[in-house]
Amino acid sequence: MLTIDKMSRKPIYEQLVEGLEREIVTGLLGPQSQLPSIRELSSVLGVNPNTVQKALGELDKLGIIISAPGRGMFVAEDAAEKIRARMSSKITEIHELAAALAKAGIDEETVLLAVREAYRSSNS
Amino acid sequence: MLTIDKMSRKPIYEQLVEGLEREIVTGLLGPQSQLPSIRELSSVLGVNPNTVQKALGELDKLGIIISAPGRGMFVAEDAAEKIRARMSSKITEIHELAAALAKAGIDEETVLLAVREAYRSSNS
DNA sequence: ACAACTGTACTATTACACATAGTACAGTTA
DNA sequence: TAACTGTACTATGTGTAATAGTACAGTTGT
Repeated sequence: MLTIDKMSRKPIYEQLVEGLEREIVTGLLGPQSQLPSIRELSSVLGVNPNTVQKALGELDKLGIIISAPGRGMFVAEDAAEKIRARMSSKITEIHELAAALAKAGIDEETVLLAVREAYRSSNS
Repeated sequence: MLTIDKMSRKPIYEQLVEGLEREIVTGLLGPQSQLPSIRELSSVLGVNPNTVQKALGELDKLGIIISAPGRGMFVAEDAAEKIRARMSSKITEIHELAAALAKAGIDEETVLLAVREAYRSSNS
């Protein structure tokens, strides 16, 4: 499920952060569950361990996962909440994109439709 | 009006492209109107001429502006249309962002509100 | 013809982010 | 003790962005 696109403009470590956030927020990775080790994620995804470490280190700094040196990394109790809080920045992004489209004379309904469609397909 | 943020993650030349697109699509720069020269834009914005050239070269490739070597750069007749067509990629971006928010359990109405708000402020 | 503009096309250099490779060390567990 | 775990380094390669500087050809107005 967690896939990495090495050709993307988005850095691999960032894809990892967002991918893991998604697995957590969708409940695929529940609270307190243990993540695969850095070395295992590295070999499974074909990504350098340092890159994985960077991504997990970021999630750790955010308090989304808890690192227990020697034991492993675990999903924090309130991880999903913290991720949802972080999502507000994405709403800001949407706001800015919509503002640009508005100034460009794009029909408001066209944009609203894109949002509704996104929610429609996520329900199926 | 066209401002450059050198601290942004977005490359300067890209900011230039989007900024000029915006001035054109809002009618601030009408069809056939002449753009400031590369050297003038460079000195006014405090950006290297090569960076300006890269941005204008891109707009030229897109057919949004027409370069007349020795004379200057001019806004193409159908520039606004072409820019609007390019905007469809931004709708895709919104769609992807909204899909991520949907999976994260963010209320659909919250996202729709962000879009409506963007259109509301652009009208005032 | 001349000067002063215009866009264009290079080379070279610097800076930075990303990703990789490899090594080492300390904590945990069976 | 052995095999894991996370962590912390150094070093290297690569690509992109931005800058600096130079040169050349086309256009315009005097």
